[in-house]
Amino acid sequence: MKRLLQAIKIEVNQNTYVKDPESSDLGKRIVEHSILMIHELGFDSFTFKKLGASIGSNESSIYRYFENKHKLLLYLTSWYWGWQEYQFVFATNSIADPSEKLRKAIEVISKPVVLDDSFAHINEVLLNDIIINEYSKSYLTKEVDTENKEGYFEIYKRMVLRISEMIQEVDLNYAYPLSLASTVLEGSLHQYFLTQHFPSLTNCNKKVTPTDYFTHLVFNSLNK
Amino acid sequence: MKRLLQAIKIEVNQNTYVKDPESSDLGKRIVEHSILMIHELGFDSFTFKKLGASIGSNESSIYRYFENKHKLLLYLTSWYWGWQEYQFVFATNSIADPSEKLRKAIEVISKPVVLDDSFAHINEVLLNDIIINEYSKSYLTKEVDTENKEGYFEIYKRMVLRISEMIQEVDLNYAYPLSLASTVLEGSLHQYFLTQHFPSLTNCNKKVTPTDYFTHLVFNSLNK
DNA sequence: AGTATATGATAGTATTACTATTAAATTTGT
DNA sequence: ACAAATTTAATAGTAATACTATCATATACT
Repeated sequence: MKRLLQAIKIEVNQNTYVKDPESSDLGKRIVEHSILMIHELGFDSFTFKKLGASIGSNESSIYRYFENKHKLLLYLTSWYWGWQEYQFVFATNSIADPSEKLRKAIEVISKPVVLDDSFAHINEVLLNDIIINEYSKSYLTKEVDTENKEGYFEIYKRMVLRISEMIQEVDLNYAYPLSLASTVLEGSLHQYFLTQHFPSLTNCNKKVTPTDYFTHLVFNSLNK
Repeated sequence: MKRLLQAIKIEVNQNTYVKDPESSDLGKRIVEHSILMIHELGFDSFTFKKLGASIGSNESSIYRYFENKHKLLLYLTSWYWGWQEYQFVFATNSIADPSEKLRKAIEVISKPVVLDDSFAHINEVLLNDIIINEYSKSYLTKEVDTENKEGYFEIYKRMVLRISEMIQEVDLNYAYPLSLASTVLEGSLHQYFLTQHFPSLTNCNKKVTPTDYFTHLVFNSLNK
């Protein structure tokens, strides 16, 4: 992916970190290697101790950036959705026709992720895989309501609202724009998960893409 | 809910347990109170030690029934889907018309759960809430492929296949019956989750049900 | 050169997720 | 009714996790 703008920073809720990891070299290495390690070990087996060892740094130094690994996950997922939102807005903004706009939106959401050179320390492909396999764990907790109030899911929610609005632009009488928008966003991750681990439960594969499926699903729900 | 048959046992993959909890009083109390406790504390904060304390039994005794809490979750979720499959088959079996059959299927899957007196030690309403909030954690693990091979997700997969087949009966030319079936089953849990914790991301509420939404979604995707 | 700040090293705590052993209670077979 | 088998309870112990606290050292800034 080509760099579109020189200096962009994805804005993440400041309460996800104690000290902004973008502000130092160590911080960036923490983020970079946490992505590699969570991808490799899975979030459950990932620990700050292991991360410290892998970057030749100390466990206690990592705690100076993130309170705990849950907050780190909130940081990574927020960053991901912020990055996605940027692509999303950039790709759809200039399209006038509501149907074409929505079609493009579904494509951007559901297509495979490619590397973005603009953020050298973040491997977006691996991060996307983490989102597919771990995102639910960031909100399937007893603290979800508190954390929601504290704004940790704002970007994701804004994405759903954006899609929902686009749906309404195509069909103002459609009764379930929010549910459909959340189904596309969540369902897209789920279809990728199924192709990886339960291929017998999906029609998506190398040839049939989630984009095909969701485009058909959405446009057949709407009166154009 | 009325008891339909005198003696039904939901068959769960035997590797989920060390000793069949249905075979003893202690076993049943373990299952009964694990549902209450997981519902109350969430799966992450739930431990065998706490469970032991709450049923006045010993931690080590619980380990004689379940290897660990992950296996217990696999047991509970398998039981739930087995129970759901039973309702599902019972409700749809006698319907001849493919569209009506599918309509009924979607209804059974997506409607709120009510208590079933047939299984005194299991609170299906709370268990359903556990499924909504914790089911993903049973498969979002690094061991998912091994455990899938070992058959821990068989009943769930069979459910998806059943729905997929019903979709095909209505429209043989529809290209994504498996994806649509998995979307309905997974998406239904997700819509309930959203109504609980992110009501701004769904149109489902007291008056508009997930059944309404998914019925519309499915039948607009198909050519009848 | 002196001071602030970031990082590293070490140690320590409470909890978790078990395993092992032994004792007590209960059930079962005759 | 009694012995044997099985189940459950009680206790102790281990390695790992998720931290917190303290102090030393390195670097950067004025």
